[in-house]
Amino acid sequence: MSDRPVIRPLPAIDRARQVTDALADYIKSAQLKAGDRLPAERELMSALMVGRSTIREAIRHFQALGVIETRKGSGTYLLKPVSKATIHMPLSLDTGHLRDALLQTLEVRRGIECEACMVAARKRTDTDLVLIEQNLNEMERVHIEKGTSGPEDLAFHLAIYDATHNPLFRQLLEQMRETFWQFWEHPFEREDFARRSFPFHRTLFNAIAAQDVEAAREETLKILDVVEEDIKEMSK
Amino acid sequence: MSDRPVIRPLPAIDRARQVTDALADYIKSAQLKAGDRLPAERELMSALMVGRSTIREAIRHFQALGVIETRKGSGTYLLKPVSKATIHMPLSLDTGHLRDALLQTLEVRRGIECEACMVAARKRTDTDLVLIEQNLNEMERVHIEKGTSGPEDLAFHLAIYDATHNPLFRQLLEQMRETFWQFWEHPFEREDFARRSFPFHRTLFNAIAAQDVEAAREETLKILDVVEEDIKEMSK
DNA sequence: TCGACCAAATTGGTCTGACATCTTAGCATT
DNA sequence: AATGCTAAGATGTCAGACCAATTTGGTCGA
Repeated sequence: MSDRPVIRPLPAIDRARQVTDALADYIKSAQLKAGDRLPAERELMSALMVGRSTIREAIRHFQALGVIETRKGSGTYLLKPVSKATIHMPLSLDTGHLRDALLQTLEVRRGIECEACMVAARKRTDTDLVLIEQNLNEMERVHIEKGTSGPEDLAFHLAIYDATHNPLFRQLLEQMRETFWQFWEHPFEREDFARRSFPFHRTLFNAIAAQDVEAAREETLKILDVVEEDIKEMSK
Repeated sequence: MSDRPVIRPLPAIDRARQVTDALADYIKSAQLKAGDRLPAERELMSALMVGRSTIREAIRHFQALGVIETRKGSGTYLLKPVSKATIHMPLSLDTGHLRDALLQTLEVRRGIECEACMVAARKRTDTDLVLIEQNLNEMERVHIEKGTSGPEDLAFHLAIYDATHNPLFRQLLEQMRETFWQFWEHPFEREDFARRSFPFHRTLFNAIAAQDVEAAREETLKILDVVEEDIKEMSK
């Protein structure tokens, strides 16, 4: 009588995982690092005792997950280390306009980045603090020298995320950046943005150094407010 | 002189996208909704004028992204609507122990859920409020009746996320739940959890109703603290 | 008439083989 | 020594065949 049975008999996690798991095992057992080249498809074929099409589909799986990159005529390369214990969390954001997507993403970033800085302020070790300060100094140096400091700004923030000792923060924020860099030149590259957000980076560092959780949150919000201004101005 | 050129010649978004884009176009143009069945591989083959292996690899792509499900002998089915404008953001969390993964995920959820409730408190319309209250009443009713209220609790939170008018919040949190439900029975199902987190849901609703942003944040934190207790107790 | 059972058609899963296209490295020529 | 070319090797694609699971339709029997 039910025209669309919601309850599936749940074969659930099925055979498709077998080959991808086998490939993940192979990558793990071979101790492959990011940037390394995987064996050729015909080698994996005989190594895993399966046909080439099966190998290719497993490769496509990890390619869709952003773990692997294939270059025609050259080979397939590992972008991020992976093991069978890796948990994949694919997200799909369907939006008509890029401006909306950027603003929506920024709202989420407010939550994640503030929490990351708060956790970093709470959990940071002295070693973390040294790394963060090094990146901050380098960023300020390049900023005075060249006017912009895109890569150095990114490195500073990544150092903070690493201080949370929670890899998920870095994963999430790095992925959000990479995803949207395909469509939009990030304001970090612009001189105007660097100038306006400049002072807040030092105050953010001071808050993390003093382990002042609330201050870390407020300084992060100030930086993101500058980003929001840029998005609204740029895409109108 | 550089032994590992960081700068890639950037074929970047290459040919692999062509077929997947074509498949996304096909899905969009055919007005397929979630749950619908896609044409058979052999039909898509002739429809898109490509070989079957190419079709299969495109299907594997969307399958890895959690958009499509294939059932042997039956067909391939759409799980989530997709268009060419869909932006995919795959995440990989590599962790040795499930307990660590859950706690790390919880830290991120603190950031996202708090922000979602804050945004909801700010942006909610009266229509949103009615929907949230309906779900809250239903949840309390079932709780009194059965002792637990797993699905109703989820529906309540989803209604809040929808009140943000930002689909990314719901996407992110739904995906985090789905991902980890494969490995762990969520405490929402447990009577103990429902009892302890019970009062905070009503206060959270009141905060959103009053558009009190700070209160919404604090009540959300209280709920998540209960979750944290459960994770720490459950996995020791 | 209704239910159970069976067989054929349909569909995804896999393997094999072949060819095209691109990359890379080594060789030969200048 | 620098340059250009060729061949080997890699991925990308197509075609055809067969297997395994599901679905569907019809037949048979109670």
